[in-house]
Amino acid sequence: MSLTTVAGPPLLTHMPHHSTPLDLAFHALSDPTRRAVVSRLAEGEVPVSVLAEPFDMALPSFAQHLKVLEDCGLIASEKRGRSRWCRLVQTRFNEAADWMETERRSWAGRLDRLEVYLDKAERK
Amino acid sequence: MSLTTVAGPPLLTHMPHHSTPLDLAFHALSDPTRRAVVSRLAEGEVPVSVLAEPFDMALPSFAQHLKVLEDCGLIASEKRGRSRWCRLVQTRFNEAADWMETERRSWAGRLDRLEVYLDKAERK
DNA sequence: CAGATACTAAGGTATATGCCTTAGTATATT
DNA sequence: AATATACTAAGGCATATACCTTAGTATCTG
Repeated sequence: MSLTTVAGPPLLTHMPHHSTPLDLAFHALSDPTRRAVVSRLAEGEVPVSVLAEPFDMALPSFAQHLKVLEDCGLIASEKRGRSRWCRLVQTRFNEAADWMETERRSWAGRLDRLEVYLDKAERK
Repeated sequence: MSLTTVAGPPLLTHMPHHSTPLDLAFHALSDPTRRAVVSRLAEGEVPVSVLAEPFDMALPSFAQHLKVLEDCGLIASEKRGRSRWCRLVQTRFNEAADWMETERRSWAGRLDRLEVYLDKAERK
């Protein structure tokens, strides 16, 4: 028998995925159920059971979606009696929306510069 | 021995996940590498190898990210010689950005109505 | 207090994601 | 033609996601 170290499988040293708030927010919004919840909460506070009604899904599954939304800070909730009431949280949502608007403007900016360039070229 | 059917595990009949364009766009934006690519492409067309430079990642891994972006319509690409040149596609990005702005306004709308209500209540 | 209601915890399955490596193919460059 | 460059294909691994079910725990209602 041998006690020498046999070449084992290669060690994978992946960093555990460390997500930023923006990552988490966009991920949360990538699911139609969760977007629907966000939309619905524009009308104010709603208890979980009422939020869940429109969805053909077991309640624990729906609750997972709420957890995703809450973990990333898009919604907050509070238990009152036996119901949990959910509401939107503006700040996180705005961070994502602002990122998108910034990109949109940045792109428009390039087009503007291109137009200026074409204008000049034309006038030659 | 018995040939009678033993109660097997319950058959799972999940529909294969059918994602909408909005689902795919938000999913694509949930990764920092992909958002960086989108940001970078605001400056215009860029070949894959140049796009990939800043990232500490094997090229095939990076190419996967580009595929996600292209599959969901956020970018388009074209091969010229041995390089593939990528550019942003405005429409898909705008769909996502518009959804966010609509939500933002919808929420603001509620706050406005609340203010009106509080105003009235105050004046009583 | 018994039963209904509204979650919540725990654990299971199928699929997807994000990375990797190795091995191509197509197009320059020398 | 030989080599280098720029991807592209294929397959593997660890973890995450999106559902599910079953079994709790609180909190009302009668």
